[in-house]
Amino acid sequence: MSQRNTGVTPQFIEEACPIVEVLDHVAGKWAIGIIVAAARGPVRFTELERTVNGISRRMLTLTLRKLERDGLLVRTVYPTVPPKVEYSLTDIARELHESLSLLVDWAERHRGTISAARRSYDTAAAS
Amino acid sequence: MSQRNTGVTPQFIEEACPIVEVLDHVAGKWAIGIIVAAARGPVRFTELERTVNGISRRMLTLTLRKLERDGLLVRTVYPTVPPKVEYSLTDIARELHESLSLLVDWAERHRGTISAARRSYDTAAAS
DNA sequence: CAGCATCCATGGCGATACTG
DNA sequence: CAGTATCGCCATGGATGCTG
Repeated sequence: MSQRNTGVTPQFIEEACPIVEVLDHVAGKWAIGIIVAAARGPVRFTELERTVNGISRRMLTLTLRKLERDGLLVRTVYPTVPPKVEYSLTDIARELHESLSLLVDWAERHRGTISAARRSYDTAAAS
Repeated sequence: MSQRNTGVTPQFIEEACPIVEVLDHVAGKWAIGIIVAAARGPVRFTELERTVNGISRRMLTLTLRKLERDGLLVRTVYPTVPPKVEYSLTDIARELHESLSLLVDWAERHRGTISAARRSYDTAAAS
């Protein structure tokens, strides 16, 4: 992401390559999990913490903010005691979710094949 | 990826969450670029180096190896001088490419909306 | 409950020089 | 041409303790 010593700025790359740009926002390892989790309705913070496997509180917060900033998530605060916050997908995020579902389907379909390929690659390398 | 101090091993998370598993392999910032580039036919190393915007030689090599290991890419070496190596997609990678195309389409469609959302979020924060 | 602040380890990744 | 080897920075992300 940082090209300090070249003339190529990160900005230039982002402009030039929408693919990279999107993926840097969506593919942050946790983002998809959150989007999928929020897809079937508003979700609360703690709910996400339990649902998204292995995420830390810090990363959950950071990722939520990023997604909110990108206009993929709406954050609704209920001024109750104790506080209650709900996150829900925006329209464009719901659209994104459909594409992601295909990806997830693909993953599940080929999971076996992939790990088999990996095993065979590794044993071949151990020649 | 490392949960050293908890009882939760990386293995467990990978088992439990195919989504994360796939994305860790596919969403490595460069993988998609490479897959898209290789989608219309066999590509050579240097060709990829030029095509995939901003990638370093090191990361290109590493990502290619990873994709080959996962059975998404086939590496063909022509024993000529100078050497010639071609990378082409496997069937499951071609399938993946279709899903990725949808993602890329989505990205291009909403690029403007997203950066607008980001700007508005940032100005609101500068209150 | 929801989240921010701080500290700290790891490794992702770029730059670069060398090789068959 | 198509890599491999080495070095070093800094971003990612976990752990943890504090707050409205």
